[in-house]
Amino acid sequence: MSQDLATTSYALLGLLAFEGDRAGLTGYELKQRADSTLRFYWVAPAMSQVYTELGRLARLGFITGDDRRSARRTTRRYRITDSGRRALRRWLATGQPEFPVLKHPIALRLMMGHLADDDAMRAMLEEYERDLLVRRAELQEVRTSLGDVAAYRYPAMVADWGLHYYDTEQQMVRELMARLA
Amino acid sequence: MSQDLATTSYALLGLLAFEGDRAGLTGYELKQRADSTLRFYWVAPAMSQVYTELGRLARLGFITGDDRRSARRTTRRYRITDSGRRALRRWLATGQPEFPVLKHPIALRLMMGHLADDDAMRAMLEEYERDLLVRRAELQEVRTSLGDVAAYRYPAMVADWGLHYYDTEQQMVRELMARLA
DNA sequence: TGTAGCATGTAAGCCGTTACATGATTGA
DNA sequence: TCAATCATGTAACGGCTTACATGCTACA
Repeated sequence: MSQDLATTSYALLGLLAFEGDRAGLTGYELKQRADSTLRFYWVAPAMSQVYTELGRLARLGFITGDDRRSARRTTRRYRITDSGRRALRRWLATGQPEFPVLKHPIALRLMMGHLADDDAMRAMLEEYERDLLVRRAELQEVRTSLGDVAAYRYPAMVADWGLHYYDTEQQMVRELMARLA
Repeated sequence: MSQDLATTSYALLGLLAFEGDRAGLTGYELKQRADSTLRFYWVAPAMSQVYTELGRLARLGFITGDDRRSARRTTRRYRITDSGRRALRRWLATGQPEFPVLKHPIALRLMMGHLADDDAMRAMLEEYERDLLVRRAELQEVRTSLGDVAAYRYPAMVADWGLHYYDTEQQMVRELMARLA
């Protein structure tokens, strides 16, 4: 069963692939991983979608979920299967990736600056710069936690990529504010 | 009628706002504008969605469409109304913008590099660099066409922002390729 | 003892895409 | 005359979000 999945499915499957032979992740935990890493260069899917995707991936045999009963509660931990790992490899090898899509509300609004005033636009950019620094700090934490071990070589590269992006973005925001002053 | 519209609606309304008192745009033309400018920092909506949004905006009174009959064919040109301009100003002034979302399939795949090999990852980045240059050239054309006139001051800033982004992105891609070599 | 966080789902609905349908106009 | 481009829509459907629903567990 090959099946064409949406990219988000592969993204989540990819997160599970990093767990190796560990006990696996609950849907809740997977959502946390997505929030802390995936969100920087893909999306942070809603909780409900995480469960939907887990159901789909399990039906395809790409992951297995085993129930852990503890007195009164049952939680389910998912692990990637060999078939899932193959599917992920196939996806990586075939089909070339689309060009990135940037949804940039600040740039969009700046484009319409003639309907507002420079002060408002500058204030918007200032606010954006603050948010940018918060985001950067969060990503820096991720980067630090990855360290320099071989196992996390690729995620580390992606994190560095993101940090570089935030740095140059901040620099450009400053230039734009100067242009508005 | 205030109504909360999706950002894409405002984006298209914003494009119409640039037409000033000209004859207006057909849905087809609006789609072309979106493809050549909006796509760099928002999205390029499908043709069908452009018509859907046009219908919505017209129902709200934010735009008016007048029919041009020419022998056998009727085309409709839309112009922004005063009410539409007010709605756009209101949207710009209130409600602060969300943080940008980047959907970056190349970064996503690089994250899973341990499932492929460095050669494949490097090839992917090379391909991406080529695409990046094509995009950059397209945006440069837009930038050039905007010139340095006051009327296009803001779109010009946004275009410069985009060019800066593509430049730093290319630089980073080269660094990553070196790291993989 | 109460509240924040852990944990799992279903339902309704919006945004946006692809596929489908149709036809006019322009220029090689 | 034929193909590309202009031009306008509708239908089906997928992806994803928000809202709804439910209950456990740890800890202050």
